[in-house]
Amino acid sequence: MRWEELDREPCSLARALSVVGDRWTLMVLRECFLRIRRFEEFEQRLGIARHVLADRLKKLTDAGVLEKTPYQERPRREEYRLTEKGLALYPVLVTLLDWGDRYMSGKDGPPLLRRHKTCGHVMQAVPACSECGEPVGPRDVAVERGPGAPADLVVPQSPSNSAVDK
Amino acid sequence: MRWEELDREPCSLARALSVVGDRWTLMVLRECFLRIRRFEEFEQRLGIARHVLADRLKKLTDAGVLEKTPYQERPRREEYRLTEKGLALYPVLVTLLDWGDRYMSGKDGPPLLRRHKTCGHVMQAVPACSECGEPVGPRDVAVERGPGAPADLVVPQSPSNSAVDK
DNA sequence: CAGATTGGGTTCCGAAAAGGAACTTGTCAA
DNA sequence: TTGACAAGTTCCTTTTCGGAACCCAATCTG
Repeated sequence: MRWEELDREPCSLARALSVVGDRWTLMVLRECFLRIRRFEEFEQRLGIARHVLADRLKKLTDAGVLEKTPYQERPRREEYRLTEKGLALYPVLVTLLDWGDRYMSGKDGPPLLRRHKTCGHVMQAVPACSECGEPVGPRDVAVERGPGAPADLVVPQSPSNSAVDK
Repeated sequence: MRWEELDREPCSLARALSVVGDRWTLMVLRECFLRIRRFEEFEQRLGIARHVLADRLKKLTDAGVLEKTPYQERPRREEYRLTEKGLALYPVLVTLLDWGDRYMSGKDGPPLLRRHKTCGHVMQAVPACSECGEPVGPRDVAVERGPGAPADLVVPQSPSNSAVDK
């Protein structure tokens, strides 16, 4: 397949990557979670080429991850804000962040720490089961055909039935 | 900054993206979690250009995410396997998958479901605090300077001190 | 009221990356 | 001796990226 056809794959990972799998897109979203909202701010903080930034903001807006709203009239100025769909990417960003902390920090350790306000500890985010709350790993999950499966979809099977799938 | 300089940023997200933020890289890793290991298999399943695949496999191997091990001598053939560092990307893949299930499935619903073997329910992965086990959202976390913070690093501050950071 | 400034882009050019097909290399089997 | 196989590499064309310049409408500033 070609990269632009990724959104037509019967795979939620491929479809997610068709939105956020491009260079710079997740860096733009990092800024959004830091409450950066304006074109000039994105550009200055990221040092990204302006037309690339314009392209990413447009694609994210078209995908419903950001929305463009005016913050003043006369002169009309607009800013980009995370929608609910965009805010729902938080787990993706935070798991990438934790992986980077653990595996990409030099001997000095991670540049920043995250402290859980509720319990007061420095924390990482671990994936837990939405139903029972227990932590889940790659081999704790069985894959089965879902309602949106095309007739010819082969359900991935492995020695123990893997977790990440077509 | 330029894209290739991302690994020198004092930000674990940027550093993580310097490894997995390219087109195709996470699709290659999807296949790895499905126990695909050989060049030809990756190529046939993904339909990716061979030199792009070779480049991604080399970069992932250089980054320590995959390792290349011979599965036969004469003719020498090698396969690619996830290392511990690679397996640790599981939370990233699964959170992307869940997001795709929720926001990128058509009216039919997701192509596949994941059932938690332990509790028996169809599940999503939710980020939980590694220390207390409670679910965590973007505003439940405070950011503070870590051991690897350069002297001039500005710790991101927000109305409520955001969670995703430089 | 002319001219500069600001915010949010678009255009243009050369360089790098991706898509696609063909070619290479080492080994064995027919 | 020819063919097949796995795992690349090369070559050529099309996109995308990086960087700088340009555009434009609506203010500010002198």
